[in-house]
Amino acid sequence: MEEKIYTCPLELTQKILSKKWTVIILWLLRHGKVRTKDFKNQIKGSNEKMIIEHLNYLIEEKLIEKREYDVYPKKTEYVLTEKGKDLLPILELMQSYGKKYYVK
Amino acid sequence: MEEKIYTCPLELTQKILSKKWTVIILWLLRHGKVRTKDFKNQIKGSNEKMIIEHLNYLIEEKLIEKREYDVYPKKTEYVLTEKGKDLLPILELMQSYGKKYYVK
DNA sequence: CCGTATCCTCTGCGATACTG
DNA sequence: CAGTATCGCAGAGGATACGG
Repeated sequence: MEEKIYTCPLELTQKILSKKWTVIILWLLRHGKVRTKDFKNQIKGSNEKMIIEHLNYLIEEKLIEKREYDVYPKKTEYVLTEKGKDLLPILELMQSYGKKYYVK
Repeated sequence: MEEKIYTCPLELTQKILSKKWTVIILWLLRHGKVRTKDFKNQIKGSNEKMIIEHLNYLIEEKLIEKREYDVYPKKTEYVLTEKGKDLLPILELMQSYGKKYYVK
């Protein structure tokens, strides 16, 4: 709908990474599927609403996919798509950088 | 001052990249010093205030440094610090990713 | 267990105008 | 040319409560 002027492709990747909880969600998914409650337990300082909101955003962007199982209680899992997996090398560098400069 | 709970070092790097114009500013600095007006000319969709604001933020975070020359008209240049240069590999991957998925 | 609906706060962003 | 000062707004982020 709305056309954005951008200087270079960098900005498009930046937009994904700019949302506060997307990075950590993708990171937790690097080894395979994760359940909703596990995100809740493992992500400090967030809350359920924010996590679900970001999960939906990531689905829209086709970075992750949802798997629902019709059991009781309800069970839902998320996995990375190829597009999502392609982000992992970036996240790994971000992790190293964070360790290098911000962890004593 | 304010202690933040975080899940992993990733989040600290994420915080830098989350600001809208930092990434493109650092990117323009990858080949050496850049003058204020050149940022203005080369960054589409932004404005002077935002750029200066982000430049100051990057100085606080010690990712760039300022060089002022006392001439008329005034001349100012910015350069990457080591900490800033260490971010370049990440930006390169972000650039490739952006090209791969968002440029036809 | 999973997700939605409100409501409210705060700040990032942008436009504009002005100073050295 | 470089930088500051105002003002305003939209939307991200967060707390809480409810529904399937």
